Amino acid sequence: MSNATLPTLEDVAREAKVSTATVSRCLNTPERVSETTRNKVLEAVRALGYSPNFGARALASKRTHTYGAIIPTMANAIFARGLQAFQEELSSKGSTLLVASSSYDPEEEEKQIRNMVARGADGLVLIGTSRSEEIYQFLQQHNIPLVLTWNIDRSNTHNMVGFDNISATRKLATRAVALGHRNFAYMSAERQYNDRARDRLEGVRQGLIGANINPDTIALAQSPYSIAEAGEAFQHLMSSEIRPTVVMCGNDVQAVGALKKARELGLHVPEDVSITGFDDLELATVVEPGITTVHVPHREMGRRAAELLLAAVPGAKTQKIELDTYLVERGSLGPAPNSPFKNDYLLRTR
Amino acid sequence: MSNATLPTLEDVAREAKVSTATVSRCLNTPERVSETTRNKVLEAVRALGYSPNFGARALASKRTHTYGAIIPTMANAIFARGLQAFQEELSSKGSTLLVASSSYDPEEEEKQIRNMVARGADGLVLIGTSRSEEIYQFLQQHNIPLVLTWNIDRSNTHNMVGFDNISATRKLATRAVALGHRNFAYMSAERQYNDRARDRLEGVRQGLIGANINPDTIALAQSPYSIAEAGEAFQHLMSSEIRPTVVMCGNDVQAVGALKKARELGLHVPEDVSITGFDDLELATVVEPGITTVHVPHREMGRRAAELLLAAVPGAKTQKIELDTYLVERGSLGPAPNSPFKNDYLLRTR
DNA sequence: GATCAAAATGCAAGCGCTTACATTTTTAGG
DNA sequence: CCTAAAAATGTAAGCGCTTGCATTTTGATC
Repeated sequence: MSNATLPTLEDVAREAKVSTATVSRCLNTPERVSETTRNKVLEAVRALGYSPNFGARALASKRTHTYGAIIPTMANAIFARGLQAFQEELSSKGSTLLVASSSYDPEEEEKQIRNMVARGADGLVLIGTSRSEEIYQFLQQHNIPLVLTWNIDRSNTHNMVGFDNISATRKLATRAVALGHRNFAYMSAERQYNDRARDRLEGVRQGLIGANINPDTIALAQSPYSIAEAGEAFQHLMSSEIRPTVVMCGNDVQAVGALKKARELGLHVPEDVSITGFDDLELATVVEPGITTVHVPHREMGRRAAELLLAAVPGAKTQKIELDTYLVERGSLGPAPNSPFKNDYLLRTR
Repeated sequence: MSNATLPTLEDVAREAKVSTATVSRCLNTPERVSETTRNKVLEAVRALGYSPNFGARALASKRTHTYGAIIPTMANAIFARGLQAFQEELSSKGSTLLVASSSYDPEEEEKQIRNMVARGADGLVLIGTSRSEEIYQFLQQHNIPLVLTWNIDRSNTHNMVGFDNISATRKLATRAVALGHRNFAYMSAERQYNDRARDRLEGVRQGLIGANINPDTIALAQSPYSIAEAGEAFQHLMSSEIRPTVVMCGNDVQAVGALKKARELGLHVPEDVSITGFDDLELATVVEPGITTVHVPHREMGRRAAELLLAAVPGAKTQKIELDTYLVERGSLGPAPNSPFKNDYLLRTR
């Protein structure tokens, strides 16, 4: 087996009979090189199959044209669409994306952040806003542009492109109240380090408060974002002392898990119990009934995040871009059992 | 805004009053440094918040402890589970993962491969086996260990951990034949560059041949792996001259898309038409009826791929690990309409 | 204490690239 | 043609790290 090492800039320079500086310029600022030499060099590049060494390049130039995204999980599609859009936008500008996942663990996330920085990421996209002040300082000290996504928080000065999680679920809860629901349950991922899940709960509470319902009556559960585990959490909630008539989920994956479990328990949705989701994943559209949920502008969020990051000059003022969400009513949220709204509802929906 | 640059090895050396070589050894081969100096150095590392520069390290050592995975898409969960397992295995051995996606485009994949190599990946995991000989040579020339996954192909000498796609769908088709189906349709992603999709079709054909059915009667369609587009392909197939009684899909995502469209068209599954999938994603379990599919050992494949890669010494003999798949019967595959098997089937499944 | 191998440390040469600065070549005007 | 400015190219000094080799320190043995 040969031990060929990759051809270097120097090899190309020799082949093209120019200096390494010229080759470098050819690749980075082609307009500063005469056309004839440029052709010679590009020819040599092709002949040798040369491709620049990233490490060396980063070392010398302090730029990598690489951006990092650290997402809580790759295990389901929650972040996939936004990430895809983010990546597309980066590629179109000649930059590349590094992805890592933190498993919803703040310590792991911090490790990944440092790792990305050591790798020379020119900027970072993170999900949510709540993390240690220390890590924000670390990033700022090293002049790493940052964009936080999936939420909006005006109490600080970071770049942000997200939406108001609170008002989103407030609308949803208000709608549920209008349909006669009084006994609420809310389930989401662990909320301790997850500002989105926390805000969504807050939104539900506000919705109830607005209707003069005591928000402390909401039955609560936490479960990982998996269909099976969400099912168990649902079952647990349904055995609350006062059985909820609507189970609001922090995410469509959980909502689908709940729906599946409901079916297994012989409960009809929404006749016996309503279920709501969040995100508007494709997943929410394939189950029967479809999940009533909050539409999140995944792709726009990803795209705008990339724009912000690519335009970021260290030290410039930051931006907060708030995107809109809206309710998507499918079948999983219906009138509360035994509610006077029931007939009315059935009439209106067909 | 400060312009602090990251502390360097030299800073640490100065702080700890030792040479840079000692600091480096402290980090890489701690057992070759006396305990006292080691403590001094680690203290300095902590004090300065030092973390080594990846590029420089790679440049000097020619190793990055980084492995690349290039998957066709991140847009759905197909590869997520395997990737997760792959990543876990790598992390546990102190290595990290770089992910890129190719959008099922061979040229894009090739670009990503070269990119990973330039980034100094110590090894690569790729999906499927069919790509240009040129790129395989490139990888071999540069001594980049390689593991191919999701298929098995004994006609070459690459590392592989996958399964037999042909026999998997052959079983499935045979089962469908046993249920009385004679009019088959098969849909998958574009097959030109996708050996898995191609092999799965071949499996279906073999299944029919085994039952003396002309495989050329299979109605064919290609569509991206998205629910909406799969729905359209399904509709197209259902309007074939001879209407299929079973639509076999190259993937669960497509199967779910087909199922959804069937519902919209007022077709009952499996009474009016049967549908099968492939992969056994969670998605396949949440729809009604559940998708009858082929279980793929995602996690084991990811884990074994990592093992192979970590153990790979350039030039050593390669391995082919064949994993098993099995049928998972849910409700979407039933007896063919008007088939004498129908009652029998209903009895058996109660 | 002297001796010597083993252990610990330091020195310094790169790794492959970019880029300020110096030098050469080209171009345009007179 | 000559000249000066502009354009193109070359020279060489790093970027932050690892590592072979040289040197010093340690510690066991006599």
